[in-house]
Amino acid sequence: MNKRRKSPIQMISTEEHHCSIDLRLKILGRLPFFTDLNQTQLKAINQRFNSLGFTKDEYIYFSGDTSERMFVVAEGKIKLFQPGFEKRNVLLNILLEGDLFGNLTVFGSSTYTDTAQSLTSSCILSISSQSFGEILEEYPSLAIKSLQVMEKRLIAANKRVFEISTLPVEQRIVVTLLTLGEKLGKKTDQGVLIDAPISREDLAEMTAATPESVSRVMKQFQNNGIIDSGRLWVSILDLAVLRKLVEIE
Amino acid sequence: MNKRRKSPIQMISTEEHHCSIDLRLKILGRLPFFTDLNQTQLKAINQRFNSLGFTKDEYIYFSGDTSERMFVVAEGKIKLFQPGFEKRNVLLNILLEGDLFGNLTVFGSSTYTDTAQSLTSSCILSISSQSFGEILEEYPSLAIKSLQVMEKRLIAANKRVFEISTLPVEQRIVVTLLTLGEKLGKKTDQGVLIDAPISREDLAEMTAATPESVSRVMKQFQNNGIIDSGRLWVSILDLAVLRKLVEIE
DNA sequence: CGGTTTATTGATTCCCGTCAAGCAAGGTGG
DNA sequence: CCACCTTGCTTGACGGGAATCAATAAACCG
Repeated sequence: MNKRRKSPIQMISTEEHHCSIDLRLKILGRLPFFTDLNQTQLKAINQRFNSLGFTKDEYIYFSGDTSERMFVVAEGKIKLFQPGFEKRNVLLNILLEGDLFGNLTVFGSSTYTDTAQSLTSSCILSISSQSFGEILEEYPSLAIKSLQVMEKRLIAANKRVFEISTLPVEQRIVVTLLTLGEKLGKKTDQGVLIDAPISREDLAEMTAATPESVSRVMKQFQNNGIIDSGRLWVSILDLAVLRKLVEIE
Repeated sequence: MNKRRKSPIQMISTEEHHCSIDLRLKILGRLPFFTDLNQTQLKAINQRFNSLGFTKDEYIYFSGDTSERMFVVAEGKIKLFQPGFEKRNVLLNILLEGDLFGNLTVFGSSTYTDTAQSLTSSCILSISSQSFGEILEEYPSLAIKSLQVMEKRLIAANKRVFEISTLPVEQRIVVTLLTLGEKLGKKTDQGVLIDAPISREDLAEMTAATPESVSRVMKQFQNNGIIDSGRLWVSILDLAVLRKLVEIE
């Protein structure tokens, strides 16, 4: 049995992130969104953005705050969740470089329906929803791409409703691990490492379960050699078996 | 105690729906979407739509079908759900006149992730996703409005994830009844009647519960005079009490 | 009026949440 | 580098909320 219990995840967050103009341009240019634009257009749009660095665990906004900004992850990992009474949060999503969040539409000013917290140190670009709206008016193709992003998320959210509604805890954990692996997985010689600091509690908040239940299930999986896991990290050792666990009979 | 057990919902579905050009124009003109357009533009867009009548319980499309159309409800009620193994469906939404469904984006051709079924006889307008995409390119304001529709739905879906994850069955049923009342409620002298044929099973599929559990909870509510309900219908008698049941302490 | 679908109700089971104690990993400061 | 503390993970015992199974009743339909 594997006795490597040291976390394989880099948690370095010492360096300050400056979110330089260069970084901003690079990030924006890489977004699927802006691929159609030429350099001049990109620069013009870039000017409308602000940038801000966040440290680990810092909050970007809170559920209920008046929402008039749209954000883009330039660097780092961001956690979106709905805060519940008594620690009963629900984790909605973990975002990566290039992902949008905040207020994507121009509903006048509304309030955020979730809380955004930096899982690592991060660099975040932001733009007022109004400016974003103006950009969308100007470049219809961007609006359509935003629409596609939103539809993807809606489909994912509905899929999750389905899973929570119909699957037992073990299978909910499996699909969650598979999703995380797909989004955050890094191939290593020890399997697919989920490259973000994920706790049992985070997993519980993703699967509508308790940290204790998650722990029990994960321990099983470890004993069967399907995964390896420790404090704030998970690695998938046997994707095939994991997938088989949620196949329809 | 009220002994009216006959369904107060009109189930007449005898007449054929013709989805005439007139009806189509009227519906399209009423959509929040198209309010900015003038009569000429509206007519041009109208030409790109087809219309089709469906009878009660008829399917419009199935989850997994190749999806290349976007639909608009012109008349009737449409149920969207994700089919599960062994009757374990999950009901995603009940749509009304003016609501959009199907493939809103232009992802090439993908597949539908839900099944659409007519709850009543209905008239449905449809347009190829490609044509819809062209319209969006032409009228950026429409794309932005679509984006707002999608964001609303995403927020609603996330809210639902939160509710299923954190609330016990009774409260899940309460929030579902409140939502239904808001969307489908008709004021009558007997309270707010939910104007659609909703079964215990439908409610179960909306609340991640079983029909039996729903029945037990609903019976309680009836005994307390909060609601009245029978075969395929529900009426909310005391909104205030219902709301109080899900308030945060 | 029989046949079908939907709703109710009870008895039983069990998955999973709750509570509580102990353990391991990581960080810090002397 | 080790004692100490904090935070996160594990493990067990227990109980309860809701699913399951099953049988009856009510509403609707041709």
